[in-house]
Amino acid sequence: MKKYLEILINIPLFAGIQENELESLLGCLNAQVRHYPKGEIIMLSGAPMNSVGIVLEGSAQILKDDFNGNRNILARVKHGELFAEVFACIGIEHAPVTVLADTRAVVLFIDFRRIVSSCTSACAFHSRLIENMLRLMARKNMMLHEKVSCLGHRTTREKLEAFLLLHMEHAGTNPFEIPFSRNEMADYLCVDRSALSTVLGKMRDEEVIQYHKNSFELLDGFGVHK
Amino acid sequence: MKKYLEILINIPLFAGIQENELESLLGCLNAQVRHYPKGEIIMLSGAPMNSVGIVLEGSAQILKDDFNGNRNILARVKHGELFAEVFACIGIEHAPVTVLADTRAVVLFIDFRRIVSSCTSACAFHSRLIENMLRLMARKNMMLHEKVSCLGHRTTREKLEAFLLLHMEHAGTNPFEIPFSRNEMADYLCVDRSALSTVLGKMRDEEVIQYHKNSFELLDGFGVHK
DNA sequence: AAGTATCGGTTGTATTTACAACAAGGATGA
DNA sequence: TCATCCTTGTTGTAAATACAACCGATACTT
Repeated sequence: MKKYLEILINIPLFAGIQENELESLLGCLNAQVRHYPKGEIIMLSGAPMNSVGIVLEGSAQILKDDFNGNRNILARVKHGELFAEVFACIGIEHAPVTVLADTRAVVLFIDFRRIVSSCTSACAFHSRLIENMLRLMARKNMMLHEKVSCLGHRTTREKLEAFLLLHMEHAGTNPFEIPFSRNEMADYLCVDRSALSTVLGKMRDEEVIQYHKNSFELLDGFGVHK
Repeated sequence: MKKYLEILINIPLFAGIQENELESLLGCLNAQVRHYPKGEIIMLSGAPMNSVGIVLEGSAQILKDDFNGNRNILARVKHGELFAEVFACIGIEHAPVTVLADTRAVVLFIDFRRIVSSCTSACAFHSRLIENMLRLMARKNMMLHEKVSCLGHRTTREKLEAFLLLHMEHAGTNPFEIPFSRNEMADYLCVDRSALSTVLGKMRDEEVIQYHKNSFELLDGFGVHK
């Protein structure tokens, strides 16, 4: 366990907690480390679950099988990231997804009930832990909300407009940079990359935006249709 | 304040807390009730904020102004519902949205920091409060995730398939009912209602689904393309 | 019972997109 | 330097959608 402490103090869930505090906190949380060879099942869909998982080493896939039994990758969880925390918080008893070791992986499990109900020995760190957990969940929430606000438009152009506005707001300046390649942008907006390029070109021709590589500028008339 | 207790004990944030406990908890949270006439600003975009709002009576609109100053309704918060809780959890200092009284409204404000940091007098209820807050946030999270998993497909047909699968899972049976009219369904999926109808008809012709009013059944071959 | 509103389905057309294929430019590495 | 890969933009075509308009059925009101 000790060898993973320096990983743990750097993950957001334990932000603001010192290394020596963390050690006692982990004991108090009854944290357990498990090792998985590549391809092994970390969490099986339908099986009972009551823990939050933290990937310490390697990476894992979150999978869901659909109506026809087709395997579907929902997400990839990497070193330092959490999984199943939403289900644990809701109190879902049986895992709705399967988690598979993508590579050889080390995972830390924490009983969720021990996170929310404060303990007697380490309450000071504990309330910080809860605050972190709330913050993490709220961030995820906001990111999802932003994504919906982009995807919830009919045309690629409208999606793109929402996306650009969002990132201008994030940056706080008008010529601003976005941390996406065209490919990643298209993936995020769930549209075809070449169609995205076309729409971008059209908007530049109409002089409502200007861009070079990842730098964009919104001009007068942006967002005004017809 | 007393007159609102019976509203409060029924909202999810205070689930599992008794009326007499609630009274002391509210004091401990420094909860404040405020009244607003119709049309008045409850929270102003850009102004400092550090409270979670709970609508006790009436309803409110969450607004956001875009690049061109166009007002945009993000959501409507009704009696018993929370707002600004995500921003409060993240620790955002200035409100990114405006909240407007839709009708004459009564709102309870709770200082967010008092929610996360446990107090000395009412810790038993307090940990329940935090658990509720986490649960609420996680639920919202899951709902958003479900929405993204529907919207994140290119064609109306694929969106519809994801939507139907989701509701079959929720129901747990195969002929299942959905709690949406066609209009609401189209709104949720962010597609045109008539186009949705057309796609539904096409899928019925292909005998991959069967439906009557709000009752749907997925047949063999559902989700198999080409 | 007539009038009205709402809902769901249909159709036609213009618009938009997906998809595939290709080309130009830059970056990387042998 | 050459070859290769990756990224981005372009084009053409087929497919899908948005939008508007209309219709029939149902429910509700007066």
